[in-house]
Amino acid sequence: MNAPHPSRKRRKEARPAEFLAAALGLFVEKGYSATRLEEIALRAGASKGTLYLYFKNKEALFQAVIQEGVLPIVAESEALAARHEGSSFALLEHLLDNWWMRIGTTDFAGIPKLMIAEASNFPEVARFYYENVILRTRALLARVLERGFASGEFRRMDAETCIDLLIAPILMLVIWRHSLAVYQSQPTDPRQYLSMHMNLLRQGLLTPQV
Amino acid sequence: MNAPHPSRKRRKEARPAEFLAAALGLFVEKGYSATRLEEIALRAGASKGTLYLYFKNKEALFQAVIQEGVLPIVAESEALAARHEGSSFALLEHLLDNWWMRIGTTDFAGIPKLMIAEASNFPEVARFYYENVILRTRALLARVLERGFASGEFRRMDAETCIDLLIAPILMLVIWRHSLAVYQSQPTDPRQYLSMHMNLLRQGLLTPQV
Amino acid sequence: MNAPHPSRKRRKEARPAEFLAAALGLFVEKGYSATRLEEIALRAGASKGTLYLYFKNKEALFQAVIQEGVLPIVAESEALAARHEGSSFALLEHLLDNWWMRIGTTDFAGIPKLMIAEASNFPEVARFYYENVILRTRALLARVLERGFASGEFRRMDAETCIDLLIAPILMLVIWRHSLAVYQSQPTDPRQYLSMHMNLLRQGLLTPQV
Amino acid sequence: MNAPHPSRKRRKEARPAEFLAAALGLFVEKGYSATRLEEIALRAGASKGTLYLYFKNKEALFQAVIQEGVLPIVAESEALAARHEGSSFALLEHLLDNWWMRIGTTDFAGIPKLMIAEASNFPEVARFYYENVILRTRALLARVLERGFASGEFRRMDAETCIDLLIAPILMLVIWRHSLAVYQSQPTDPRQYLSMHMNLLRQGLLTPQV
DNA sequence: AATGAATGAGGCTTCATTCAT
DNA sequence: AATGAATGAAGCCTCATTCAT
Repeated sequence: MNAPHPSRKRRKEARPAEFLAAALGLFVEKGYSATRLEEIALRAGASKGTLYLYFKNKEALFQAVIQEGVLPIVAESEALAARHEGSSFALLEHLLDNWWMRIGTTDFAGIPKLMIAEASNFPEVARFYYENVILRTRALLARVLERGFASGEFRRMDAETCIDLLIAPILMLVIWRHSLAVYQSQPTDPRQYLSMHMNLLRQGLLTPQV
Repeated sequence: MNAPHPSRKRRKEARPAEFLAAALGLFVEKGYSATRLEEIALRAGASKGTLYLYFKNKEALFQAVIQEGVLPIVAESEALAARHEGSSFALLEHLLDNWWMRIGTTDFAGIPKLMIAEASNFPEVARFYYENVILRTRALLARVLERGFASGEFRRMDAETCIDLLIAPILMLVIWRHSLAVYQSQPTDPRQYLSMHMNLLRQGLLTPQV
Repeated sequence: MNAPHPSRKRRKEARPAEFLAAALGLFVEKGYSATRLEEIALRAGASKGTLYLYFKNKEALFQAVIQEGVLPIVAESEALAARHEGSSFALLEHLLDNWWMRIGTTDFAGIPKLMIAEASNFPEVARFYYENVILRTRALLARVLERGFASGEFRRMDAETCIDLLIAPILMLVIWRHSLAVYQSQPTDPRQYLSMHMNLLRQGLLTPQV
Repeated sequence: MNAPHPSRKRRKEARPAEFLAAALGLFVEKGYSATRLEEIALRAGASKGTLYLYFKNKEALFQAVIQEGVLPIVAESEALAARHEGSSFALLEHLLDNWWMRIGTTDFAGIPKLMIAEASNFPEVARFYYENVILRTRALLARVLERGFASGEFRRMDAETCIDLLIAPILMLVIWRHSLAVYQSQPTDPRQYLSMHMNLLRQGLLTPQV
């Protein structure tokens, strides 16, 4: 717990990130309103006052939590898709694998729950999230689907709805894991869950090969 | 605005429900912490103090919101399943249709979002919800799946995970509609969404008829 | 507890007295501020609203509690003193006996504690009490002492201070019994206490007979 | 009014005592319930919120007022008695003198009234007071009386009742001074009062020297 | 840069008082 | 006359924010 803190220099530069990590964890766990700034500071190993050296106020901290937490998400997937060779469905699987490793198992996986809970209290942030994460992700997936439709790999269907149904179980997984999962006696195995999700999709998406 | 008061007696009986409806709406919209009791009272057409004639405090109100909001949900589905005749898949479709009509389009559809957001702040209520809604719903669905497995209508697969994936898109729909949906320029059509969900499931679930 | 209430007529006339008795008991026990009107009404077997038919507000009720509770006190002692024949000391003993029987063992014995606790919050009532109870009682005792001084029964001393010291242990007894007495393992016997008080006084007051 | 702030550090150390003094004064004057925390803070030269940095809530403040106010009282008398040489009655007089100087003329003299008024609302605190002040004081006085009985200085009588009557006028004095004394046109002289109290006691207590 | 003591606005809650029945 | 549902002022307490050190 009380590791002898690293060199002061590194500490200083790492401060904002420490606050953001602490805030993300607590916002996700208890919600924005119910999280006290003092608790965040404590978890970040600093004092309440210090927080104000880096963030104007609680709302700005929230905004930073979302914006910083969201930065790593989409760009990587886009890059991955750009250099992909192979079937469209394999790309979908690849994207999901990568997302699970890079996001799904980290604290960032709490962001969807947080954003859903607070959207109506922070419309600006919600719009930012919608445009920079949701829309871009959907655009990416739309391109993959179009490619599959064009090549005949996928049977034609409504792309937007298809994207909805591709994403929903994935989001639901991380939301669940940050809320009611604790009450489950036999916790869901995310690997198996995601794998069956892709299998079902495959059945529904791929053009039957007679 | 100021509807002419009904008789005091009749008002008194209706009061708890009025508060519950107002509280449900606001809790779902803004979260528990961010909702002020005065706002709830105002929306219920009463004053702050009146609320305390019916509910011990804010937490008790929250608990009642969940418990009352949850009562109508499961029992009806169970009854519907009990008197169903026909294929297992048709039963799944029937259950979903019914749920959408009776819950999905009402304010109660906000409860999943609310419960997810507040689970860690109200563990008692969360456990109640888990046991009385989630577990019972899953048990119901498990029976339907087992029936399908047994009759050969469904190909065998892991029932629990299958239930996860049956439910996830449905929950995600109502969560979405109570959070980021406002930022969508072209709102999802829930009918089409649910219909495609069932189609995908059908592909994945039904035993192929050669 | 729930005795079948007496005839409606008697009840109606007795109502104010019932409220006064209930209020006296609760004010003495918990203090004026900490006593809720609803509690008083409950103990009086009526409802909150009814109280306002008889008393303008809480303060008026308090005032009435004191004024009514005080009425029976002094006049009787004055009458008793007026018709007394015998030694002055015997009169003091007689007054004390009578007071103990008529006041000391009743709920009215709580009034000194109540008045002491609330004097600064109700200066008007305190002044009334001071003038109508304290001053009149002291005047009565002063006359008795003067008679004893004049006859040579008592050795001369400062009458006012003597009255203070005559009264103090008596007041302290009733105050004690309404506050910390519950914590005593072996409760004081008031008879013995008052008797020793008079004995000590006798030693100090009576002119030594050589 | 606005004294120039002493250094923050020094202020912090003095704060609890400042709040305790302010609270003692107001609790004694108006009673616990009728005293508003803001008033206490104001009198202590701080704001409402600051109070909560030092005391958990109003009840904890009350408890501290009593416990801190009581600390200086008994130990000193016990020490004084331990090193006394001379007659037992002289010790009683010495104890009273000392108590009057050290307690009777300070704000702590309001504690008996406060404790009497609030005993039933704070049974824990009342028990603490009973055991740590009343019982210890009585034990001390019991030892003095026993010594006097043994040496033949005092005529034998019931010690417990004798202690009651030794204490009662002293308590009554401080209670009176914190309640109805303001209405007296000619205020009691406490010196004369206490002196006559001891004189009466002497008459009653000392074995007559033939 | 960092701290944490101090503040006070604002929310929850109580309860004296009112008033329709 | 009696009730008790309803009100809202006022008090306790929390916590985001400030600021002297």
